[in-house]
Amino acid sequence: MEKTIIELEQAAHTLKLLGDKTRLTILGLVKDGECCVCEFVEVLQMSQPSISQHLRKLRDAGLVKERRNGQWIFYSLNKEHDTYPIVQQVLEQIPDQKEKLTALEKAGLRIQCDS
Amino acid sequence: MEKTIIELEQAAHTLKLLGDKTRLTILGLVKDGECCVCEFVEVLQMSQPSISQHLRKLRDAGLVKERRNGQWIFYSLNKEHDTYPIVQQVLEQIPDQKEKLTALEKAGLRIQCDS
DNA sequence: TTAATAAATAAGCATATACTTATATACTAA
DNA sequence: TTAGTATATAAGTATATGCTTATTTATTAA
Repeated sequence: MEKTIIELEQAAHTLKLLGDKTRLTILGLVKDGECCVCEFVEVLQMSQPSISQHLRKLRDAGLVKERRNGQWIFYSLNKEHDTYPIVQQVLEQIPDQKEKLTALEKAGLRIQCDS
Repeated sequence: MEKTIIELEQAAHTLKLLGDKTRLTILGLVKDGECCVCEFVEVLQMSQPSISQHLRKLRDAGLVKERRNGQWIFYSLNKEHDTYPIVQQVLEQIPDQKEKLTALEKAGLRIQCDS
C-alpha cells in the first residue's frame, strides 16, 4: 500500500485537536470501540456541555463519527478520514485508556451499546 | 526494542505545538538537518520575532535544540526527547519541506553551516 | 570603540480557546 | 400529553495564543 501524505494544513488542524488532554483521552477511549457522551462525562469527570463541545470539534474535523441509538449518541473513530493515519499513530504511542472504561463497567455505569 | 509509551499530558503538550502550521513547517525543515533563524524567516515569510517566538516554544518543550555558530543560531530536531517518536511519525506523514530549502539555496540565501 | 547583523525579548493587542450556566432539542416511557 | 433522560447549543467570561512594533543582547568586523 502506498503511503498517503497528508496536507500540511490539514495535518496541523488535526494535531491542534489532538493537542488537548481531554480530546486526546476521548480519542483514546474510542480507539477500540464506541462510547456515548455520558460515558465520557463519567470517565473524564467534566461537565456534559464541555464534553459535547469537544466532541463537536472532533466531529466537525471528521475525526470521529456519531451514531444515535435511542436516547444515546455513540461516538467512534472515523477511520475513513484523511488524517486517520496520524491519529492512529499517535494513539499507539500514548497509554491505553481502556482501563478507564473497565472501571466504569465495574461500577455498572457502562452503557450497553446494543441496548 | 520495546515501545515507549508517552505520558498523555506530555503527548498533548507536544501535539499542541505540532498543531500550528508555522511550527509544523519549522519541524519539517529541520527533519534532515539544521537551519538558522534567518532561513526560517525567508522560507516562511514571517517576521523574525514571530519565528523566534515559535522557536522558543519548541525549544522550551524540548522538541528542538540550538547551536550557536558565530552570529547564527542553528536549530535542529532533538532526537533525545521523550516525544520524539511522535514528532518523527507525524513528520513522515506530511509533505517534505526540503524543496523549500533547495529553493533558498538556488537564490543563494542558504547559510553555510560550516562558514 | 563603533557600526552592522542575527537573534531574543518585551509589551501591546486582537482573536481563539475552554470552560461556565442556562436553555433548547430529541427521544423514551408513563 | 407529560415527565424524565441524553445531548446539543447559546451566551458569557477568563485565559491562552500568535501576531505586531520597539528594544535589547550577542557577535563580527571596520
